[in-house]
Amino acid sequence: MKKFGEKVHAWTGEEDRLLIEYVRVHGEGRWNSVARLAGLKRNGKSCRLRWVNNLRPDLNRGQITPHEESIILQLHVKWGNRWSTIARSLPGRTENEIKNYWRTHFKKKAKPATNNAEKTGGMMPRLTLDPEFQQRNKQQNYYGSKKKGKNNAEKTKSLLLKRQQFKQQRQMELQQERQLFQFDQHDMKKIMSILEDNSSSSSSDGGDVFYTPHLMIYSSTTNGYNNPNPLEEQLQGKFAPVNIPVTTTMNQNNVIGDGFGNLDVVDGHGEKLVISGLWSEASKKIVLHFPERLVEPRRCSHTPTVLAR
DNA sequence: AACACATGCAACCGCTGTATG
DNA sequence: ACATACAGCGGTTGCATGTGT
Repeated sequence: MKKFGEKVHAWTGEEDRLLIEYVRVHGEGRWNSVARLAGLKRNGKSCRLRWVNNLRPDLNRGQITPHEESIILQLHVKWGNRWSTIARSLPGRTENEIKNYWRTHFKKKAKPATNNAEKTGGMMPRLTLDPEFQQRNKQQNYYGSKKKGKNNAEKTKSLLLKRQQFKQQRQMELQQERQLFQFDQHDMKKIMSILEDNSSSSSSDGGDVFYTPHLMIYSSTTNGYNNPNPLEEQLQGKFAPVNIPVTTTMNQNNVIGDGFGNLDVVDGHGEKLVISGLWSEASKKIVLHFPERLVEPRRCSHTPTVLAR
């Protein structure tokens, strides 16, 4: 068994050949058998990954086109880090490819406003375990719970218990955070007045100024997350629809591809708030995204809590 | 030329959901 | 109902390569 952090082994031409040949004859699936029967010293997961990401005949190995890029951007706004879902809309592209592309090209530019968002890739953080918990868990998987003599039921029970304790602790922390960051309507008004100032000052220069007919607020509720984002609620309740000028903050310097970028808003205390947005040329609207923090472990079956600042 | 740092990407990891016995 | 195996997913790591000094 390979230990965590151990050197990565690149696939050789011969291994690729064996895998391709096996899949050609027997088809995809049953990857553990593939590994065994094809005479590969790899596990099933590794074989599947190699096939899916590199050997599949229908792969498109060319560069991501601007059109594909804009699809990725739009779908990422819609789906967040659901790379496989996004990949399904781009024939020949793999989730790994899209994930890497996003991280390489947009992650930094999408500059999330919170540390958590940074860790999860920006726009729509994936539900994830706390890194500390992951680390502890990781170590335990390698050196602890896989010891002989402890049956699966016991392992599962202790893991669940640990998770529960961890979750409770985390929830308390988040409640405190929520109180700290609860969005202040006063701040919101300040932001809007800053935006309005931008509008009046920049409209005079007649430069590359976009005016949007409507402010379309990206709603996390459309993405399967039921809890409304408090900031979003306030915006919708108080300010939308509104003409929102996207001026110097949404120009060539920080707009990517078809118009993805960040609105950097500085409040009266000098604190910067970053609002990400995607300009849609077709609808002449900006889809705004507000930084969120998702606190539940990923792939939970219930609705995660969504926080905003 | 030599080094340090940044970037891109393949391969790995742990985790979850589903199928099967 | 439960245990196990497998498939698939998103996040992370480490190496190769590119770029700047």
